[in-house]
Amino acid sequence: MYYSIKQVSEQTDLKPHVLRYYEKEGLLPFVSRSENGVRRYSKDDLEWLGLVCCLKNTGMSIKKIKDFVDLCAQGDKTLKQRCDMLLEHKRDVEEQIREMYKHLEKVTYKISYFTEQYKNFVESSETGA
Amino acid sequence: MYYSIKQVSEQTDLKPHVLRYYEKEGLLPFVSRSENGVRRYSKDDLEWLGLVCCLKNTGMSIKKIKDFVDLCAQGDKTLKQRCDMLLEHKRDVEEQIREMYKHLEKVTYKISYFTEQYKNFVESSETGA
DNA sequence: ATAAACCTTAAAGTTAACATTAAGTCAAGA
DNA sequence: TCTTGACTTAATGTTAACTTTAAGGTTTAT
Repeated sequence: MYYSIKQVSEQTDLKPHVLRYYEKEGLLPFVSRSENGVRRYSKDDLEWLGLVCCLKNTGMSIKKIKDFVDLCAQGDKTLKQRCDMLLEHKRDVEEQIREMYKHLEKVTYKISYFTEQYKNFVESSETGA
Repeated sequence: MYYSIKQVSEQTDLKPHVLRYYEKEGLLPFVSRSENGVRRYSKDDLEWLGLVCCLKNTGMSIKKIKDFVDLCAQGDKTLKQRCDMLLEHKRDVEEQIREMYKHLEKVTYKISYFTEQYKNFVESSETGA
């Protein structure tokens, strides 16, 4: 069973031209075509696309995803390298989350500061009125 | 006491040309100049820059930060609006973090999958040798 | 006093990740 | 049959957030 580019588009929230773009950039090297040159996506292609999206959603660049894909194409001898790459990426993401929390604290602090100011403003306009 | 653009650059990890860029985009409307037109940053300017960086670090766009700055320039009557804006931004950031966690889980899952594959590969090359 | 190190503006260049447009092929329904 | 809609490629456009370059003025150390 195959899926058209439109069907895949609907399942993944990636528009057709984005799917073509990813393919052109080497992120989806195995998508087959009908006799008329129309793309048809297999279950395996969707699985693969899932991995690509997973990496992209966590902020990996397209270039780096391409590097990963190229490693896959080289077969089992790159399995360790791929594991290492994913583990490093995971550490990156965890670090991103920690940074986010740190920055979020500052936002929270700023909010309390502005809220205080607003409270004073409302009070003063009440007594002034 | 004033700081030169270089000094501010060193304190904030923003390069001089970025500080000029931010000013040009309206993010730093109050920086004064010496008689020769050289920028000099006051404590207040640094405080202000701190807020700008805080918003930028949590992913607010320069355009949106500019909107916030413009509200500030309109005085106390926009205080509530500014509080609301920051609160909404905070919710955005929290949502970002939640999404990150969700995506991180998938990465973790993929890692276990690849690690398993690698384990099998090592085993099979051991028995094969 | 002259060279190095700083500052200024304006304008053009860069990068990633798409998005849009143009020009065309192909299949299904009224 | 004809038109509508989905597909194709290739090329060009867009956006954000810088980054670099060019061309020049000023300050400071030797």
